[in-house]
Amino acid sequence: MSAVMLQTALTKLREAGVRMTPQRHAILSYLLETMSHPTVDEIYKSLEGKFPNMSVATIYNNLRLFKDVGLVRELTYGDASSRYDANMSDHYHAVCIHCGMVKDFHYSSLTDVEKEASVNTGFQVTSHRLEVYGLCENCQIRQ
Amino acid sequence: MSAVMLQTALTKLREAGVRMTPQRHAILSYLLETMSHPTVDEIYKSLEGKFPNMSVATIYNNLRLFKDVGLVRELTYGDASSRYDANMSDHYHAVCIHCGMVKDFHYSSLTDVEKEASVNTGFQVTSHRLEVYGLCENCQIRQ
DNA sequence: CTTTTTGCAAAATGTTTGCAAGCCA
DNA sequence: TGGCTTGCAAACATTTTGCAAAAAG
Repeated sequence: MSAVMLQTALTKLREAGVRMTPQRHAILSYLLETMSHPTVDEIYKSLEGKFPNMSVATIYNNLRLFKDVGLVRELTYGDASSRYDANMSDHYHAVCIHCGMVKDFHYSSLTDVEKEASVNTGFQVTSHRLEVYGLCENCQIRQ
Repeated sequence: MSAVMLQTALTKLREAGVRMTPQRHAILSYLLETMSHPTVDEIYKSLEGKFPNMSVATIYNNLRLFKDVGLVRELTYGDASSRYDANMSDHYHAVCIHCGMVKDFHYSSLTDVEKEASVNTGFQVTSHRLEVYGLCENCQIRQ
C-alpha cells in the first residue's frame, strides 16, 4: 500500500484524538504495507527486530483501537488466530484450507442477500460475510 | 427433528463402526432435537441432569467424531464458542450480533461465487461460507 | 477379552486484564 | 503535568491431551 494511505490513516487517528507512539506507528505501517492479512504473531515477529521488548498486549491493544476507529477489519476463523486486514474497500476472502493464507477477490452480485435473509428470518440485517475455501496455488502444487 | 433422522444417524454411525454409548446417544439426540445450534456449554448444561459426571471432553470428543462422520457441522465465530448444527441440508445462517442466536435461511443464487472466486484467485475452491449479521427479532425489541 | 470411551485434571492456545513505570502532547 | 500507553505477568475462556478406570461389542 502507498505512503498516501498511511498519511490518511495517521490523519484519521489524529482527528480521533489518538496519540502516536513508535509501536503504534510501526504496527499501522506494517498493516498497510503488507497485503498478507497478518496474524498478531506475524506482526509480533516482524517487529521484534525494531522493538525487542514489545509485548503482544500492545499489538492487541492497537489492533482493537484501529478496529474501533475503522482502519482495519478483524478476520476470524474458528480454530486459528485472527487475521487483520487494513484494506477497507469492498472485497471478499479466499482462505486456503491447507496453509491458512488469505487472498482477496471481488464479487458483485450479492446485492439482495441481506434483503432476502431479512425477509426469511425477521432479522434486521446490517452486514454479511462471504468466503470461499480451497487450496491456494502454492498448496495445490505441494500437497 | 424427527425420530427418523436419529435412526438414520445411528445407522450411519454403526456402519462407520462407531460404538454407541449412553452419552454419545444423548448428545446426538439433543443435537437432532434442537434447532438452536447449541454450544458445547449448552449441551453440557442440558445433559448434566441425566449425566451428572459427564465431562466437556466427552462432548468435544463426540462432536469431533460426528463431524468426521459427516453428521454435524461446526459453526465458528471469532470470539465466542463454536456452535454445532446437525442440519446438514443446504442452508445459510443469520447471526444475531447482540445475543449470538443463529437462525437458518435459504438463498439460491450463489451458484457461481465459487467459480468466480477461483478464476480471481487461482484457488481450487471447494466450499464457501455465507452469513448475514444483524439483530434477531427478540433483540430488536429489547435493545 | 480387546478396544474404545469416559471422566478427571492438567496443558495448550489465543486473547484480555491489572498495574507500575514510562511516554506523549 | 496528567492522562494515555507500554510491558510484563497473571488471568481467562475454550479446546485438547494424557491416562487410569469403566464400558462396549
